Amino acid sequence: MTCAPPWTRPVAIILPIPVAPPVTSAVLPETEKRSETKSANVCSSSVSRGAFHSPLVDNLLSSMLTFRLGARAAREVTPIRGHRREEGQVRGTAMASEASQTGAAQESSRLEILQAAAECFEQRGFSGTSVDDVARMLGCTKGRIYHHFGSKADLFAAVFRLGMEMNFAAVEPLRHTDGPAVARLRMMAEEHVRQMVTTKSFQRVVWDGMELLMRGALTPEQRDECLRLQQSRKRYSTLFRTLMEEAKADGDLDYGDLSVATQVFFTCMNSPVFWYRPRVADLRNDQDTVIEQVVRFAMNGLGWKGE
Amino acid sequence: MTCAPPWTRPVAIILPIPVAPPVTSAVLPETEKRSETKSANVCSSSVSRGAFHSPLVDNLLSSMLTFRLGARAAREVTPIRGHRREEGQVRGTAMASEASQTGAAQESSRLEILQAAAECFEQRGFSGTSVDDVARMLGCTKGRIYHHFGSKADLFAAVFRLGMEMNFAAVEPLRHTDGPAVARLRMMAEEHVRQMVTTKSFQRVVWDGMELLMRGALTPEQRDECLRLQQSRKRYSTLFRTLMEEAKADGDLDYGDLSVATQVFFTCMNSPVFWYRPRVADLRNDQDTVIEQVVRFAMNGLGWKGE
DNA sequence: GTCTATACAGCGATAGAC
DNA sequence: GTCTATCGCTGTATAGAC
Repeated sequence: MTCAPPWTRPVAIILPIPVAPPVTSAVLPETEKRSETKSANVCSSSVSRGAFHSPLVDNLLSSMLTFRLGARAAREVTPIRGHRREEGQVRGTAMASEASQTGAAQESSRLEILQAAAECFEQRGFSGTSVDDVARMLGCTKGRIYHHFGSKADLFAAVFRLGMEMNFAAVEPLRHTDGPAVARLRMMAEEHVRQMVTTKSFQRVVWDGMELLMRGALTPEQRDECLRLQQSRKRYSTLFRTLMEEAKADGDLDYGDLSVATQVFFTCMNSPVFWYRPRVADLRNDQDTVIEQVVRFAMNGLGWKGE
Repeated sequence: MTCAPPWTRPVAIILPIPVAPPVTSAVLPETEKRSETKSANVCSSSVSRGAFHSPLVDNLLSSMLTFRLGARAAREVTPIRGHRREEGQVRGTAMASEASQTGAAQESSRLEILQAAAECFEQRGFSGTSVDDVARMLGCTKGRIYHHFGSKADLFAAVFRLGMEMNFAAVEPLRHTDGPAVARLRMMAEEHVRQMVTTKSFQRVVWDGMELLMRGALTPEQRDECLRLQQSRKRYSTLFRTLMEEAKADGDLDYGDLSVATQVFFTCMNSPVFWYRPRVADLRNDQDTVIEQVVRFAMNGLGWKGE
């Protein structure tokens, strides 16, 4: 402690991530650009663009259709000043009613935007990402994005919610399987971790969203909606929590305080969103290995003693 | 999946956190302001301002003294344009040499800034925090901050490094204690988690810093310094990693892949920076309980079967 | 050593052309 | 439905007063 170690030397870092200048009229021929700013194995996102466009997502998306109200990025609690619409009113022009018309095409466009947004938010976080960033990743301008989403916060919320819905869809059906509580918990954990790995970008946004939700102060009108989001999260964690209690009562698990255990358990299961980088070769097997190990760690952490 | 669950309903949220307008000439009488934007138990930071100003930190800080080079917040890899100094040159005016002069006073001021910065970065992240935010928390203007730190990135880096140094100082001495590898690992883990809880703001910044480091692309000049930071992190995790291997060889631990295990193990131990909120009453006991539980979870996760 | 004043770029958001 | 152009605020950083 007395002698200064090597890493104590004067040092400087840059933190923001370099990106290309915004698109204006210079058209990008290839759809995928920006790869030059990423180093080889630094996460070109776990899911390749095309592969992700699964029926599951389409189904989910169609049940999700609409987002109202352009939330404002105001930093004040009191009378929200800023350069956004002063009335604080509904936007997004009641998309639900339009859904019957253009339907599929519009949704497909929305989905593509969500996908790109997820990747941007994953890489730079909410405040670090500009709407231009997302547009640039899509090879278009922000006009397109603002046509579909009322604000940047709306866009983020949409990604956030889609991520949550995918989790529910994957995990909830397993809740009432047969067998002891531990076994069900294990299966659900496995499915949850699989989500983290296969839809990593979205799940990372869910994580960030939770954090923002936890510390975000709200204007009265927005409180309701935020509460609803938080409750949905709570409902999700309860799926696991109840099984944890059951399994402990059965003598299959052994942990101390339930709250602490839940927190650590989830952080554990979610951890791949921070460190997982898919290896190109043998993707499937790679993922399975990681999932298996993470689940094992998490279950052991709860005091599970094996089958 | 077919019937839309309640949380599928249209929703809107705001994400950014409201703050008071920047300080200009309106002087704040009390040093601590801004409390009105926080809800009761939402993290008024684990360490109270005064209590944190410990000899340990002072010692660490004096061995740390100097930061060179104003890192730039440029978003381009190629010729860095922007409104910062174009030479990309050294700043911070060789503070090490000045240390003998004003010494203590200057350092105390620096430390106070670091403290406030840690709390701001903890709450809003790097890009979400403005230099004005930090100044406002201190009840001063950004002039003071820019006098001590060349740029926002410099400030962040200083907080980051101080956090890391505290970890090293707490954990490294335990490396060569007597006893089996598992026992030592357990002790180190406990000390690490204690750091997470007692210096939470700083540790949260360390976490964010690691993430930024992982995905940040660099201009050639800055690559070196960044690499150094990363290596210091690596060195830290190696402290644990080697013991993990030893203990596995001893038959005291049982995990699969070392890399995955390390990642999950750390994420686990670090988790309090995300969810821990100190309860005012009986702080000490509260912390100890949390620490004990987290360590237990983490060790169990590695396949530890108890004493 | 800290404050005031100011420059200048970036970004969120809108209007209106196509 | 997407693009262009533009507005106005926010935020980083600097210069110079005190």
